[in-house]
Amino acid sequence: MPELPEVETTVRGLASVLDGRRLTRVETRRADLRRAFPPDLRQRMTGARITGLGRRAKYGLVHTDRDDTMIFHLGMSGKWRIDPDELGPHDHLVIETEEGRRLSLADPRRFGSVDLVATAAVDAWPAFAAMGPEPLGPGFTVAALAAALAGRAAPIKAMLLDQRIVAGLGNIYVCEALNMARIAPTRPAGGIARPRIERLVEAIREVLAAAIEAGGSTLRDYARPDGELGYFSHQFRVYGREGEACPCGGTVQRRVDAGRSTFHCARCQR
DNA sequence: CCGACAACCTGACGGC
DNA sequence: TGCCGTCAGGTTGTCG
Repeated sequence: MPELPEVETTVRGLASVLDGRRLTRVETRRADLRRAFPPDLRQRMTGARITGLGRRAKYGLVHTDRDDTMIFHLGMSGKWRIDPDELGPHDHLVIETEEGRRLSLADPRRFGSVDLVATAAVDAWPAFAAMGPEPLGPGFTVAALAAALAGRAAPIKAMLLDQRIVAGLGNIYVCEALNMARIAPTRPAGGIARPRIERLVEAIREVLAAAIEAGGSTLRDYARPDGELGYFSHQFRVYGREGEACPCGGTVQRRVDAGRSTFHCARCQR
């Protein structure tokens, strides 16, 4: 269930098994996810040594000593499993290290993707080239967000889901951050005053950092053979909590915008 | 350029 | 128990 914190947690879990290791086997068990697997994926990855892992927005990066970078996206239902007991119909990509560790990318809905890019060209990869700053990086400043929102009439929620504005937020953390910043999801983005933008930047950083922290505590769980992750949904302030109490004492409401649920509190979010 | 919406695909869950 | 409708954390393309 992957937004930025889940991908970050996944990458850290993968790194514990993959970093510095050589791949002895790479198997694609179907031809495609959202799009076809790279035709040379097996050939390029088999025998390669993993030189590092990383993350950009909701994408995971696996660098090799052949100057390739495998870029994966988990879509809505993607999940890496470490040393699964057995493979099921949704284990679409399986890789093995020289130590005999086995990693499987399972994705029932197949909204995910796997691509292979020259490491030097990763930043220029189309999906990345158009992307806004990393919300936890130095480029995500009050000034930068204010500039990106200036003149935009669209509701702030839609703007924050736009990866060109800021990269890595999804529906859950946008709802959470807007609640923390006490900003109504429908508020036109271009009209938000500076102090509110300051609150918003702070809230985005805070909620993501807290979620990564929480995800980090599940790394051991992640490495369990069954690969199940806990998502700490009990920490959500508003997401999935329609009718429950907002921290401010108001009641969490649900509305639908552009076909997606928005959870918010009309009392404190203005 | 902007914004709304459908499409992609499967599984989980609630209601009857 | 079983069937059906609804919904789900994302991205992309189309249409007005």
